[in-house]
Order: sequence, then structure tokens, then C-alpha cells
Amino acid sequence: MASSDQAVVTEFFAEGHDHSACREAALAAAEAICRTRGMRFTRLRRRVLELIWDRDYPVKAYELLEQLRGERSGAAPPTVYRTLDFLLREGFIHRVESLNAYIGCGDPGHAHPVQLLVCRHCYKVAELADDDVARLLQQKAYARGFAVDAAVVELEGVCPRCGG
Amino acid sequence: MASSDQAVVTEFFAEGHDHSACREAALAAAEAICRTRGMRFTRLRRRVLELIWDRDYPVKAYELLEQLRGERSGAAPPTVYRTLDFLLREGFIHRVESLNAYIGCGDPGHAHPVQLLVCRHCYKVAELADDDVARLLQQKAYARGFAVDAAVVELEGVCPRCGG
DNA sequence: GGATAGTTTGATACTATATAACATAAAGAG
DNA sequence: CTCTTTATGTTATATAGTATCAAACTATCC
Repeated sequence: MASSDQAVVTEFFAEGHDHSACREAALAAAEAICRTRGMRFTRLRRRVLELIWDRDYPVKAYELLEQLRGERSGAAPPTVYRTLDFLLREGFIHRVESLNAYIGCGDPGHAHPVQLLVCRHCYKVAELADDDVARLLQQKAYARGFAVDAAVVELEGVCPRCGG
Repeated sequence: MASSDQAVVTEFFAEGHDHSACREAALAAAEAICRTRGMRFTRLRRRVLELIWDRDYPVKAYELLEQLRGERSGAAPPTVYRTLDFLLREGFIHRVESLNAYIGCGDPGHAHPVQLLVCRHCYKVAELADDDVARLLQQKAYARGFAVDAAVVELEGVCPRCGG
């Protein structure tokens, strides 16, 4: 575990996890990052990121849409998907492929490999963000002449709280 | 690479890859496996597996449906999805999560970890099937108290033929 | 060989997920 | 202020997957 970036591991599964503190930190970070990158952290974008962090479970696009509809007159699928695309591009959220859902990134602004632990019981998701894993995958692929640009790594199983 | 199961690596990206030979072998294997497991390798199931192997690219469910419609009167989405579920359960195909598509498994009948190399240029997919990777993922998750049941590992990048 | 229990497929309807295309509005640069 | 770019609104459509019940098939047992 020597070289793993432990700072990134969000202790999502822990009893004491203060999700609302994470939320505030993530929103502040997103705002700051947008400022330094010259991107616009608009009300819509902020609001969608808030809604994602409001739950500590993966959120689906159409759940977000439904919530937005209570707040904005003309919210439609593109409203949500475009905003999700932005948040993904900027690294503020991650997409959980195996659930078609989205979670807030616990460490926006620091590039890190993304590996997700998905509890099949409570459906919470934690980030592993392990450099050793990323490196091994890269090496193994390279040995086949394959140059890796991006990786989807999602481990389904049982989290410690659910008796993993 | 010591402990990796090299037999499983399909050389999908190689020039000389004889896809139709793979196809025939896979179909014969599926038939034999069904016999030993007491499962029914019905005409529909065989046909869908054939259609998947007919292309050497990942195939989408609705492409299969369209082709089936030319052959069977009443083919409908459930026809395809139920058959895909069967083929997945028996390990004859793999689902590519990042493409919502399906590929034939190059080594049905032998349990193996599934890691996919997805070329973003030609869209071909190869199996890595590396035990070291599976083991490392398991270890890293276990260190967080997480018990892994299944893994989605898909590496997107450029294959050797496309200049990776 | 016929009853029957289990499995597979047919058929209809529906839900869920995501994108295309074009119009309008808002923000930043000169 | 006006021009350009970026963001959002709006309508329509494409793609992906599931629920439900009925009919047909298969294997088995008597």
C-alpha cells in the first residue's frame, strides 16, 4: 500500500462520516476550482452538485430532474445531462456505470484514479482511488500493446457496515 | 505476470485473429457446457450467440433485436434481454458496461476474472482476464473491510492496431 | 401415452436513460 | 455597447430495459 494516495479514500462507510461537512467542502472546492480554471460555477451547476451531495447514495439523472422541476419551470432532460457532463468533466462528480448514477467526488481538484466500491446491500459507494491498482492495470494493458486513457473500475460487494 | 492466466487472453487485436474459428469453438463449447449443466441450448439462444459472434465488435441489444426480427415473427425486447441474461449467467458472453453492449466470451466454461480493453478508435474489445489484477483489487478492497463479489473493469484506450 | 410441473418464448405495454437540434438568454471581451 | 461565446430553454426523439400474463414447449412420472 506504500504508494497509494490514502488522502483520497473517502470513509463513506464509516459510522462517523460527516456527510454534510463533505458536502460543504466539496461545494467550496468546486467553486474555487472553477474560479482558477475560468469556468462558470452557475446557479444550476451549483444546485445540481448540491442535490447530488444532499443524498449520500448515488443519484440518478431523473431523480435530479424531478427535484429541479420543483424549483425551475422548464427543467428537462438536457438540463440535467448537460450539467452532469460539466460536473464530470471538471471532476466534481463520478458516474457509477453499473448503476447509471452519480456521486460527488470526495477529492475534486486532485487528479486521482477512480475505483469505486459499490455495496450491493445499502448501495452506498466509496472511492478507492488507489495508485497501485491504476499502475498495475496500465502495465498489464501496456504488455498487450494497449495504451490506456481511462478506466472504469467498480467493485460490487458488501461494505463493512453491512457485514462485508 | 507469473500467475496470470494467459490462456484466456484473446488476441482480438492481432492481424491474424481468426474470428470465425473462435465463433465455431465458442458455439461448440456453449453447447457442450449446457449439456453438462443440464441447461437447454435452444435455437433462440444459439442464434443470439451466433449473432453476437458474427460481428467482432460489441453488439447492442437492439441490433440483435432488429436482426432477430428478420427471422422470427414476434421478436421483442424481452426476447433479446432474456436470452442475453441466460448467456451472461452461463458465462458465454460479457456485457461491456461502458458501451451498453455485449461480446462473446473467448473462454466460456473456465471461470476467470473479466477485465476488458476497449479501443476508443476501432471499438474492438479484448479480454485481459488477469488474476494479478483481480487479486490486487480484492486485497485493496478487503483492506477497507469491503468484500468483493463481482467487478467491472474496463480500460478505454487505443489498441495496438490503431496505434496504441 | 396422458397428466402435470417446470421452463421457455410470445405478446403487449410500459418505464428508464440519454441525445439531437434549434431557439433564447446570459456573461465576458473588446 | 456590441459582439462572441457559453449556458440554458424547449421540443422532439432515440436508445435501453422491465413488468406482466398467456401460450407453447420439454421432461418426467405414473
